[in-house]
Amino acid sequence: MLEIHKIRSHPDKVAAALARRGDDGLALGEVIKLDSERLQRIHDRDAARQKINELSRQVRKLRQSNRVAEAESIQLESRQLGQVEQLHNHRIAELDEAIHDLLLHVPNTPAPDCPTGQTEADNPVLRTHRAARGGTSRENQSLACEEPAFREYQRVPHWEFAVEMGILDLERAAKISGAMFAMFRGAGAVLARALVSFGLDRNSDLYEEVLPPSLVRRDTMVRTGHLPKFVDDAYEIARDDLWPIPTGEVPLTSLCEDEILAEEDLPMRFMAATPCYRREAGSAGRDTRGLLRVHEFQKVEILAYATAEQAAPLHDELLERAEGAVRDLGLDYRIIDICTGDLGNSSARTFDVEVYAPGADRWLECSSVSWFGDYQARRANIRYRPSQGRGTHFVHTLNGSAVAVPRLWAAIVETYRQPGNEIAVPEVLRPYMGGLKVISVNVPPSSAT
RNA sequence: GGAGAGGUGGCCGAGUCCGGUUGAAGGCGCUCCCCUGCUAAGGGAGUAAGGGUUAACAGCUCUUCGUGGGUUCAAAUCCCACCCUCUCCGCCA
Repeated sequence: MLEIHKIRSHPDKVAAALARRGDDGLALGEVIKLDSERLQRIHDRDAARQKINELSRQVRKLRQSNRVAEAESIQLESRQLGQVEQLHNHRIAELDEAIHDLLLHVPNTPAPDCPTGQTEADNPVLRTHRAARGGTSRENQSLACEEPAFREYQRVPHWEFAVEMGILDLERAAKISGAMFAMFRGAGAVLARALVSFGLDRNSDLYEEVLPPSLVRRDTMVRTGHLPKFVDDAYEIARDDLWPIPTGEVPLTSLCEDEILAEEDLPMRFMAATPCYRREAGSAGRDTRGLLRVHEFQKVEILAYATAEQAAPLHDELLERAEGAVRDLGLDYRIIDICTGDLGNSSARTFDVEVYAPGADRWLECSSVSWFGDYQARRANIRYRPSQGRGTHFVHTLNGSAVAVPRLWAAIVETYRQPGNEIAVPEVLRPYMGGLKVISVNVPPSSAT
């Protein structure tokens, strides 16, 4: 949420920044209006309270010296002031709620260097990386999807051959849970697990591994900005008012909720492998084939709390972590600079990593590396005490996916497909798969005889 | 799920029965100063956050003792609801 002081003192600047992402500024105008009444009310309420406190002290003295009649007349006066205070308080509570509601829906201001644009189509491609396959790896070449960089046998979508091989079981997943759920089997399941371990181990040098709860309170979802605006995208366990997390970002961002950290401890880096649950309500019928879009998946999230000064280099670091994982897996990918119009609600700047799946012939978003400024920290109330000077500041938060299982899984099996329904295992994953070099047709282990 | 005990500042811990100079004793920690050959010890001062006003992190003022309501002239203290922690019982991977 945006800072009310900033809105108060520079309404035009804030409005201009929001306009870059296509925000109409109506909510902002309303906030400014309500805020000025709120300030006036607070002033009047405090004055009433001050008088009450004063009168109470008089009452005490009078009663101690047994001047009951005088005390009672002052009590009467104070009681009336109490009613005035009440009225102000009720109105202030209303205003607070209204302003809060509005602010929850006002998106973050984009970073100054975030490219201006309206839709996805306006996102500049920062760079494209093509993995070395028998040759040298190439950067920044125009990579048309139909360019014959891939063999014919790599041009088969995973939902065809992986299902045939028995390592991906979409039909039974649908039987159990419905459309857009996936089930991995045999070496396919091991590959999914290997990706998670690979993602964690790759970042364990700097990032503390966390295994958080994946059901959280409503309040936690609000504080990370996933509610109330995206209520339709979240699953809800109504009976207990618990919400399955759509991303590990939710528990990790709330990890230090309501805490005041020491500047010396920043930046703090965390990572977590969690299940992610998404209703994908707005996406019915889109990208529904195979693993392109599923309701539940595993993801390794990396996240950092930082000071404002540390945020920019950390953003680069997180991007390099996300990018490095895909590069190490030997996949083709590109980095997208998300323009103002396509930016997530809470984000000030986002880079997407998109991996190329040759069989599906699609670029698949596998990581969004975002810098949120103090927008999230303001909601979650995460501050730090500067080592010099008094007071506290809100931290900056940054996060991204280190490894998102299904889409990387899809890109891997398509990219590494060999003639004759076999899949080579990427070098970096072999240690996590018992040294397995090639995945063949899944033959379930028979019961021991 | 049942029964009970608790939640006070950076930490520990008084105060709660019997409401009022208690934003909160005392201690620890931390910061600064003094003293002291070094060390140890000692002496003094300071040490919450947020809101409003303001040029001001000067002053004034309001709020905050788990959270939210209520009673009262006045609430850490009385009443109600909720959250969390701990102990015992039950259940359970």
